[in-house]
Amino acid sequence: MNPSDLYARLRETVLAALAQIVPDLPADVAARVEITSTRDPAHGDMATNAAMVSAKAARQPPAKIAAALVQHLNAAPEIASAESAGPGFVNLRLHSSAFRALLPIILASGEAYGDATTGTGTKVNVEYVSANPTGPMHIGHCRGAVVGDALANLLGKAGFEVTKEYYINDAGAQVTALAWAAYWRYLQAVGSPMTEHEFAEEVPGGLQYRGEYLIEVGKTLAARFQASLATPDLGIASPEIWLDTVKDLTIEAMMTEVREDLRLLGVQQEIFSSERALVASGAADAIIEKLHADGLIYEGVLEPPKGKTPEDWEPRPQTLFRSTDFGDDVDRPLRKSDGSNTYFANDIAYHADKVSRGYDVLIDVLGADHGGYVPRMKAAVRAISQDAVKFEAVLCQIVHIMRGGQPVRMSKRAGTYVTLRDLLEEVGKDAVRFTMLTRKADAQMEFDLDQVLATTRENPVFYVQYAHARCRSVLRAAAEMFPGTPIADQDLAKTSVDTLAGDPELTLIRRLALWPRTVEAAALAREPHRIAFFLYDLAGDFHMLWNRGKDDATLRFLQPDQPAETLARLALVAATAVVIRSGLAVMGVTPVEEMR
RNA sequence: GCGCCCUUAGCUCAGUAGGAUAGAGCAACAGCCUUCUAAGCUGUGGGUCGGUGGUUCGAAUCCACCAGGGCGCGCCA
Repeated sequence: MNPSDLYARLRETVLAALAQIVPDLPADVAARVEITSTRDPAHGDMATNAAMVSAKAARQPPAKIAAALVQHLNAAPEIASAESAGPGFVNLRLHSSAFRALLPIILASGEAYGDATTGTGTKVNVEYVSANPTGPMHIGHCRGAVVGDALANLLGKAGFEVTKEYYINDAGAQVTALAWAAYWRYLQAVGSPMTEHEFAEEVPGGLQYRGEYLIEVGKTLAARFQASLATPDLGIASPEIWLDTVKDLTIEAMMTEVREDLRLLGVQQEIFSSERALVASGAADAIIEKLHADGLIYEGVLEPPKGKTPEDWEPRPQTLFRSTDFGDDVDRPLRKSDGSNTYFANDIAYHADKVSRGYDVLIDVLGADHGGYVPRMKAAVRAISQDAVKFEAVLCQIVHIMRGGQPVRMSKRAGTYVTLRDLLEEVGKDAVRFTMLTRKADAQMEFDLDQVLATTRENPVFYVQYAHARCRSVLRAAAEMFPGTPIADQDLAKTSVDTLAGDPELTLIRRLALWPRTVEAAALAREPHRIAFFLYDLAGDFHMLWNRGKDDATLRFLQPDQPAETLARLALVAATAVVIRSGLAVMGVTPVEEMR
């Protein structure tokens, strides 16, 4: 139980009372007892379903249990009144002092307010981005990066021991194609007479990456190796001579770019794991060996997929993993026909590595197009960990960039696609991060460049930042109005807040009281977007309170001739700012001190 | 054909581990600036929660089926 969570405290009170009424209450029933905030103020501040959920186990009608609960709860110190209502709800009205008492707690805790113990003792690995190092990060990678980063922060706030990880997909055909593309830029740099068309004719699978971002890599290669990677007449040399060298350098150059993109986005992952290194270490073969020993591998022939059989389909014996034993639809191949490992085989080895590092939960943040991949990975993690480790996937749907109501077309081939760098330069890190979190991850989203920069309520980034800036502005003005009076958060934590009794004030405080359970619920649901919506609502409550000062000057926060009243109001303002900062920290957004 | 995700106000979306009369923003309409920043605030109208059944004291939420949209389905990663 989190002592700074008012709702959690009341739940304990209700459970204690319920235990007196129903002595042998089963634990699973007790677990279903909830305290919710009420939608209708006529129902009080909070309501509990305790009587309804325990009725069956207690063999008593809900109304009877509710009546008994009311008696017990009316004796609780924080509760002003309890009454039964509707089908068996018990509505609770708290003394407003119970809410006010949160302000000193918030101010003393600072941004740690809302920290939960839900995840204490659970080690979680969150893997995200994991883009192929084949070019600059684009908008498609960005959502996963932000969602993953915010989710990791959120889990950390909820008490989980979190590791942020990036899996570099630097093995396989894609990076070989990349190396060929970089080699082309190298040949250009050393003055090869070949045309792009002539070169492309010689590339197995064709020249796939034509973006200009490889020109620099080509120049670097030329500077370091002169013409030694080409034939004497500056044509294509045998791949044995150059492929590994070019691949190494190109991947390194791409990863440097990716890391810089991530840095600009405010993403800092602790671990970068390389697929190439994994393959080189023989880990994939080792894990296949182990699964074989466990009887989970066999040679078999898969049925062709129904409905859409590929042209060149032919039955072929393959090395298959019994993923169907662990809930997958079909068994999955681990080796290609040429004997090399599939991506899946390498990925099993990678996740086995994560399992061996002692995590209890592995979360992969993936693009929605990887949805079909999830069941087999889930199966694999169950198999290699003997069900001890849980694998979860958070799928991010596609993002459409909009400008002036029109979609911004992206063409990788033409090199006109929107890079993350472009986006960051145009709207800034904080707006990108916040906006990416204003939708559920698994819902498609439109990223409207005009709206993200708008300074209106329509733009949640602005609206929340504005609320924080207003809080800070009030505190700055207060420092001038009352020179010599200490008004740091720690000072305001000691001030009396008894005078805060108006409806808008209490509405705001109630919202602040919801922060801990918002964190907890969002973390358990793996939904960082809930933080953004909470902050938007909180900002709305604050702006409303602020505007009351327009109609009635006595309701303004700063009252020059009433220092005690002012200090109480400053405590509320400061606590609001604390919670906004606490939420923005989860989102990885920097709070602003003033709007300009 | 199969699997996963989605469908809530005219538009874009929330809906807190099944709770009471389903909420915001935009758009529409009506108000509020000698101010701690009006970059904002207040109010009004607008809904058979895709459809039909089921479970339950109680369903937008859970289950089944159906319709519509998206993604995926051996040697791509």
